[in-house]
Amino acid sequence: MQTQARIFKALADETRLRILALLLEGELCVCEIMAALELPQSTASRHLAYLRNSGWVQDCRQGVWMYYRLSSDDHVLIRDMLPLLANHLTSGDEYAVALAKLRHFQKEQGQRAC
Amino acid sequence: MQTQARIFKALADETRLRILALLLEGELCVCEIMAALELPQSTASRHLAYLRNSGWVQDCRQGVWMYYRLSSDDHVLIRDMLPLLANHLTSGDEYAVALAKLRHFQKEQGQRAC
DNA sequence: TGACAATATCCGCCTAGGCGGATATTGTCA
DNA sequence: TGACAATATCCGCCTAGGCGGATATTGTCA
Repeated sequence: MQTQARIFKALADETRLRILALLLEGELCVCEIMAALELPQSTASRHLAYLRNSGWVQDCRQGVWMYYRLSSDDHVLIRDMLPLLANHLTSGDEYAVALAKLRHFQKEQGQRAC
Repeated sequence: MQTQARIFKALADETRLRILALLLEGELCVCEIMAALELPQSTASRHLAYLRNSGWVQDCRQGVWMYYRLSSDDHVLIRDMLPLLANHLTSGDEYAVALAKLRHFQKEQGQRAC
């Protein structure tokens, strides 16, 4: 039961919900998340570490960039939750705005990587 | 998004998960929850209040007893989560033990109500 | 190797909310 | 109304974890 509480605890913070919503789009590096959600670097990094420790997310270093993606293999509970999160976190204006900022950042950075 | 965080926050505690698992069985009064989960009265009452405030649970006074039941009408997110909780919280030994204690308490109290 | 960029971690500060015993509230019944 | 039972709330205490600036780490490239 504790594992389950830990998994749900990761959802008990609005910033982490916003990060998870973005990651439903696919793999993202820390700087993309910072840009999309307008978070200070330490805040983004800290929440991503929390999500990793609770099993929601996997990281993958790519040179100097750290990419994070949803990890559906670790826990059945997480796998079952993902479609539900997709349903409930990706409607709403705030999500649309974040996604727009993400796309804008990606376009802007296109030529110099990250 | 805040409402959603509040709903998930309610799941970020093992005791509340155990209470919700029990309530999947149906309406229960505070003393039944105390007995099944071996909780001090103030702890049971406090967590039930938290669950009510976050929309998971409705109460219904019946004389001196307070009955609590899952409320699936308030939020779509909660309605969608309930089957998932049913899948994930009701396996495991701890749940079986709690359920046995609940039944035992109910049988014992049968003749004097509550 | 030295400079730099991306990220992680440290730090001090602060708040939400956990605990359970003590007390207040509320309803019932003689 | 007074006694009692069930529940809610108060209280002091304590911990997890939030924040974001400052610093450490790590990898790359000239």
